[in-house]
Amino acid sequence: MEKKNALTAFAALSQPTRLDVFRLLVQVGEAGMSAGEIAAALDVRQNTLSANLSVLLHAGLVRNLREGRSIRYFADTEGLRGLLGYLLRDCCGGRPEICDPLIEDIACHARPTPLDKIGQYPTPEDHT
Amino acid sequence: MEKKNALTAFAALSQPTRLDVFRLLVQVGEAGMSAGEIAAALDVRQNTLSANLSVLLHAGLVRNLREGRSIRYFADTEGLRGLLGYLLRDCCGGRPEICDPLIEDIACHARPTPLDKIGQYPTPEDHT
DNA sequence: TCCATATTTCAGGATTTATGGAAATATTGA
DNA sequence: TCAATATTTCCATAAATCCTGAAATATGGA
Repeated sequence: MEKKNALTAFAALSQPTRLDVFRLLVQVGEAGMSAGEIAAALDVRQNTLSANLSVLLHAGLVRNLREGRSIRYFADTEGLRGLLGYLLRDCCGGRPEICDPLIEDIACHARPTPLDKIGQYPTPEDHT
Repeated sequence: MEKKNALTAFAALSQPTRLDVFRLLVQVGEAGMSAGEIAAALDVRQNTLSANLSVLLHAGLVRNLREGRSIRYFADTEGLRGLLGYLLRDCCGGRPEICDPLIEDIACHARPTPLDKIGQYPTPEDHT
């Protein structure tokens, strides 16, 4: 069942608009963006974006939260972690010196306020 | 130009056989495997595997090396690093405390991966 | 209730992709 | 050179996916 999820997630990321959307949501972090804001930022029609957001939702890569008339979307870091964990499980024949530099490279090095209180990441609800 | 590479890579990973192949090559690490060994291990026909290996090659996810009559394939860690770097660039609104645990989780430690930490890829609900 | 806003769902035709069989290429050894 | 092994390429068909336009649903306010 886990493999199917990973395939769904990679398929979701293999489409230009969805890759843009996901990276945008990764960049804005816990702030998230409403569907309309995303559509405006990426210049995509709303129905097309809606279909693509639905794919990302179903893939476990984003979450959403209704806010009045708008629906706010967030990157789902747990889903991403699961995906990368699946991809790299038991990697490198047990020799971490191969994947360690890989980890090093993708780490988020920008550390403006390392010791500050962590803002609470919203727990989204489901709006189908 | 990099976006196109990322799309190609994610598309490559969104096919069952190719995902299996790549994870297998990630697991065997620098040892690599010949095309025939991979075909036998995953029970795939050689021409189908060949086409899929070609897709992975073109996506920058695997490398190959001829060894006499065989061709040995390896996961391309640099390609993978570039892909993940692209996906997570400028992540988390500059607050690394969100992506740090993600990095932590996928790190390949010298000890065997704890089984209770993996295999927890969330099952997404259907929003259709 | 009626209207405006925000977003999703539906139905279609065009493009892409996967797979299997058969043939072709590359390497090794007799 | 000929045969055997290892892998790739070609071709045709079947299946999956994408986008667009139109209609539908959900929420908030007058």
